[in-house]
Amino acid sequence: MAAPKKRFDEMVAKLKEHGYRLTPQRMAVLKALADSDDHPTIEKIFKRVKPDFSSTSLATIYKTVTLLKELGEVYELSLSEGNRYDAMKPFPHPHLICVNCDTVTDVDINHLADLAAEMSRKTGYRILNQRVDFFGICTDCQAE
Amino acid sequence: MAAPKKRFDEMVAKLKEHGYRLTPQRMAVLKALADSDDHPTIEKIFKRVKPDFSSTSLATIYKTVTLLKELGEVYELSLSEGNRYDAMKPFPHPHLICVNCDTVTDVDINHLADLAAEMSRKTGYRILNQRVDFFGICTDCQAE
DNA sequence: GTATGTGCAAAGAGTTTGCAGGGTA
DNA sequence: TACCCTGCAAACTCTTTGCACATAC
Repeated sequence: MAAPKKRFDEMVAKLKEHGYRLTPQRMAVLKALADSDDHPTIEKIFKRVKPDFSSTSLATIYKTVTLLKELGEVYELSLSEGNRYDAMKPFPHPHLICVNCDTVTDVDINHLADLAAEMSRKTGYRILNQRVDFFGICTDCQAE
Repeated sequence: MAAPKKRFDEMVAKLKEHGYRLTPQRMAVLKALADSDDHPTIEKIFKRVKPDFSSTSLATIYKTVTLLKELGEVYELSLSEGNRYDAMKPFPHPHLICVNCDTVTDVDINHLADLAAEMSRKTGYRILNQRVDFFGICTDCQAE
């Protein structure tokens, strides 16, 4: 677990810094995001916020997550099965995705920056970001 | 251009082989796909089919593309801006995507299979496929 | 002739937006 | 107090589905 309190405080600071109001609804979303290392869907964030703040609406979750995305505090991983959100590592990074149970795991790839540089050199593109994801069956699902 | 006639014939053969009927609508979609090396959207395929077959509906395009996808003759590249389709290389392969003009280009990466094997070894996942895409600004858009 | 395919329109899923009332700063 | 934020419902986009008619084989 990557210090949830620290991420929460960072995100609160970012909102303050940009003059956004610290409403209880926003705090609840930040808390849910800072506690989630499983790349939750919007629906899942909604369900995690509800116990703390039962009157919250889905629209507010969407608005808050979109805001945090624009501030660079949340990374959106768009999959054909639906979008997933990551507030732990709010920047592009490689994933392993189990096509059976939809678990999303972070992975490290050593020479990813080199790969982007090579693409840029070969094609003339100015590379802004990349997406490297592997789809497969996780060990738990293989055991079933 | 990767021999449009050949791809068209291959796709026709695949439909026949599986007992699907060769309707004029389907032929028009196959032709549009076999002629398109720009990773078209469904809407674009629709527009390319219309001149040949003005009564075609969007629903039929969706149904035909979905069928070809299931038969492994079309690869679906799902982007947050909308899905793109590739009948030239109907399998996962790396892309360069211009975030300004939405152009999608194929690229080669030498050791992609090695990368997947390394992931599998590190994590225990059985890797089925992967997605490696780079987002940036193409040379044309840089010049503007 | 018969089952499959088409085309329309309606239904769905996921997400965004307009607006009136409420709450933060 | 003033403006921003919330929550509801409606709108929107993309895609799928049900059904009656048409048609490939």
